[in-house]
Amino acid sequence: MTPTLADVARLARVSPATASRVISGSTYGVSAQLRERVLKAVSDLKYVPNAHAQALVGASSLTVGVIVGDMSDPYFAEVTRGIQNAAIASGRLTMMCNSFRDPERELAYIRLLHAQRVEAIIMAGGGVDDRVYSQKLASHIDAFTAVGGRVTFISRHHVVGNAVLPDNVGGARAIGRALVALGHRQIGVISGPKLLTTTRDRMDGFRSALAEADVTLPPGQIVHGDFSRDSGAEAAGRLLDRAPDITAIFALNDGMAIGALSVLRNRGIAVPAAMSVVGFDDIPAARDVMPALSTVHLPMVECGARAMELALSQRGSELRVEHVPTQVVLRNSTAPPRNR
Amino acid sequence: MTPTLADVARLARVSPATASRVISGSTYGVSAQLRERVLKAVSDLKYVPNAHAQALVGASSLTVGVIVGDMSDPYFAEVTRGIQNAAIASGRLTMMCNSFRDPERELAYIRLLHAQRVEAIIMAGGGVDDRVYSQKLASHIDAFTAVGGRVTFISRHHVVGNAVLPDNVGGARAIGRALVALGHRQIGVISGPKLLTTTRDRMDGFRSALAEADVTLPPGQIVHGDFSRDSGAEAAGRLLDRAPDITAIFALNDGMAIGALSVLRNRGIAVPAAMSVVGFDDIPAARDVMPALSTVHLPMVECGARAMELALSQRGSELRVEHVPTQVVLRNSTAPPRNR
DNA sequence: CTGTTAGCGCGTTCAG
DNA sequence: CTGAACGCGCTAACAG
Repeated sequence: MTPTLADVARLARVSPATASRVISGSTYGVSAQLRERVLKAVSDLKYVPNAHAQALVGASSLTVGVIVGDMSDPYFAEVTRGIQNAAIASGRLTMMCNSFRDPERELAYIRLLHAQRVEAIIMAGGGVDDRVYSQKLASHIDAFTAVGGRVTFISRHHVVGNAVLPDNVGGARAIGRALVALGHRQIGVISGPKLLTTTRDRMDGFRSALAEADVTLPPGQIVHGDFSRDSGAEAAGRLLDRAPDITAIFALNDGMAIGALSVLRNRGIAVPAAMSVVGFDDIPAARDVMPALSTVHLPMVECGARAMELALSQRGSELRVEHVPTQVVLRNSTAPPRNR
Repeated sequence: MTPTLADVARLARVSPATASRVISGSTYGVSAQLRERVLKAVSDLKYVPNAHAQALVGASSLTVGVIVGDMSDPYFAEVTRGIQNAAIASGRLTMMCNSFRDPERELAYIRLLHAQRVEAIIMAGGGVDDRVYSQKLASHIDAFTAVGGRVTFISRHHVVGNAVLPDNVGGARAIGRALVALGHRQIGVISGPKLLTTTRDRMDGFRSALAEADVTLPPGQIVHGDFSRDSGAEAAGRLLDRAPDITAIFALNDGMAIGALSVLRNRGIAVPAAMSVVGFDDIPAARDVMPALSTVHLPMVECGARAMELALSQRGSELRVEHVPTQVVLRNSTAPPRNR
């Protein structure tokens, strides 16, 4: 049914080897005569080489697998853009897999990509502080690296591999200091899923900034979302009910901060006059909400590009870790507290 | 280096055939005795079957390829979410390819996916009104479908295949009528790339609504962007300079409408008091900008899901086309013109 | 320069 | 229930 190299060879009246040579542009030359005949046969038959057969014989797959938490999340969208840019630049194809933040699915995808014999796997999801998960993950990853596969993690995981590490701690500390500098003392936090390393790092950084200024952060002023916009809105509602005296809100990512902005608007609480709001990541939408969101800029596209680069440039088993700095950007959602 | 089925068989002291049976869960049973030995060998060796070899002997690849214009565009992000959901539901893996809106790259990806012998290809980019492009595209697609590949287009293309067609004409007409009903007579349009069928359809629909009400749309009131936010901002600037009397702006997608909103804010033009703004698509961000954007809702996730479904459910060469309706949603960026 | 031969790793007959 | 043998489509030796 589907034409094979043998069909092409037969039609061109040459051997399969010769056909292969002209098609894959092998080292050695072929007479213009035969080359013509082969090319014609190829186009007559609409022949397209079977990549599986080629892969089986040993050619590198030139494919890298990418596992992301959720591609429609703007954070991942930016990161994958960086990855794709780098992939194109190096002539690679990417297989993007969406785990929908389900650890089991993530593991299944690693196996799948391993089975496909991809050159490298980039794990763009968040790391999780869970022993059994981490062990399972490690064992899947090990099986892959044991046969020469390369792996790069974006954000902190408890598994060995190359890594691109955004400075979550430093960024959160810096935004915390900024809030304190403005005069805020009662600050609410919309945190993320408890087990994610990203949540932990950002909380740690933020706490350290408050501690420096002797500002306390009672448990009642912390609520949790799942990094989605809607969870941020919902969490903001709970926070406002529970701690009406706060003058500022730190959401652990921009999506949740934007959700918070929407409930603040619904409740008639002016931002930044009556409430300051800050996020983290600096997704494109942060500029377009009203008021424009003050946040911590994380070069997401660059993180993606560097992850790809780390994976592809790996020599032997020498792993590398790259730290990427973050930077506070104050826009219009922050101001000194009203009653100051 | 990487363990093969033969290695597993050897370690388990069984034949490769037996090992294969227990691993791929073949029809026939194997004694518990041997099954144990094989399973142990598999885990000792960290054996993972080679998908290429499997594909070569005939197993369906269970992989579908997806070509999108730009994954970090919210429109495509939503569509791909629908695709991925459907893929998971049917046990498929997806290979997502980002053409970055480059026709040549798009063609190259079709070939690549064909070479990978994917079950189906979903073209989620926009159709283009260009003869030579369409012919090239058709020839690549034909080669793929000729050997049993399935193809689904999202949005109108000049190539045969299954298709999911959003009602761009009807949606644009409806939003045009809404603007006219509010009393607008001087309307500016931020159009898209001229060759895209989506641009054409939305323009046609919008024009028909204006024609019904004898409202004219002089060429001077039309500017073009490329569907990105920034191009929308830039186009809005030109539009305002050129046609200062307009009371409303229709941007052909939400991204550009949001860009327009930002320049309006910068120029101190109040929305909707002094200027109404509408978009198209209803991306998530449309709710979060200020004022919330009036737009045409397009069920993007559903489009993606249906595209996958069409591709997978295809029987023989019976192609199907599904029309998906759109719906106007008026939020806060629209009002009657000021001086009325 | 060209053709012949031998696998790559696997599933699947077909015998035993 | 188990094993031996074959072939999927292709490229890399090796001869001619």
